[in-house]
Amino acid sequence: MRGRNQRKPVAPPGISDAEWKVMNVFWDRGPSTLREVVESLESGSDWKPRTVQTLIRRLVTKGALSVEELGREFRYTPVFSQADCQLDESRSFLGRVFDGRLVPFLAGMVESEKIPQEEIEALRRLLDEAEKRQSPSE
Amino acid sequence: MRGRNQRKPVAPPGISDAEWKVMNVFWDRGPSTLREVVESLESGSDWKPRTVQTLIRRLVTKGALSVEELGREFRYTPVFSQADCQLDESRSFLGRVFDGRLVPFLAGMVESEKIPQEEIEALRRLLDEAEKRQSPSE
DNA sequence: ATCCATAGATTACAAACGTAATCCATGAGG
DNA sequence: CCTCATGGATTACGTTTGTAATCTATGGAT
Repeated sequence: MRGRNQRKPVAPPGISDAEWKVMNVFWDRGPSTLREVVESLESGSDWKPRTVQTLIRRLVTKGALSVEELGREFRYTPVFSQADCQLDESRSFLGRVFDGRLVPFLAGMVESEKIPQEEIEALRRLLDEAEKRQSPSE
Repeated sequence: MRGRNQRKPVAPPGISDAEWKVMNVFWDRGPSTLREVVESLESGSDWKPRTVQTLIRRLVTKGALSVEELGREFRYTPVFSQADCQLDESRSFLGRVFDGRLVPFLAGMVESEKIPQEEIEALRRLLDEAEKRQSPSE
């Protein structure tokens, strides 16, 4: 069991709903042991520690977490950045539900959710930046 | 707290990946028979007709499609609007992946995808509208 | 030295999913 | 009338997911 899954696949693996909750803890805390994750999850989920362990193990198998021995426990570390996985999910979501198109997605959101004013402004700033980056002042 | 809530049977049921492809056909075409759906899917999937039939049946069981007899075939009709289901999925996606926050989602998108200029403008217009709708006249 | 809490490994087990095949009835074609 | 393609119903079957329990080894407490 020395250095079992250490090579990094090129793409983030499919991460399920429950697994996302676990990965989010790792991305928040960085490398962590099972116990640390269980504690972090105590507020916000009613999973038994065994359940968390199962999810972690599956994430290791999938190549989403790497393992390193740390005394008698293991310490797990995310293999992919949160941003990479988020992007991956975003693409797959948009593809599945909105035929890959961003505009209808945002249209639905602003139409049905109340977006607070500051958020609207933040979104606008994002668009400004994107525009600048893409047409570099010419 | 009014708003126009429609009394559909319930809320849109969970629709799986494969099922979305089928539902999208119904939303495009309106009420359709199995054969029509199979034909519509011919380009863009390599599913056997049986597979499509299974997916349709599951969607009926889930309450996402209603059935009506039409000669010796059945005609299936979406029970929920595409917009309702899209909204449902959007919320669940944002919750799972972005802690429910829209801004980081869009940040990731504009940072990693090249959004065409017209889309940026369309998105901006959406924000303008949202703003107007939410502060009718301050 | 003994016993327990706990970690990891193994096993469980049903529901949902992807992807059909088989069985049965029937309308269309010969 | 007999045959066949096709629709619906039933059945299939491996995989993934959610949610753990049991088994085994061991470091810490007594």
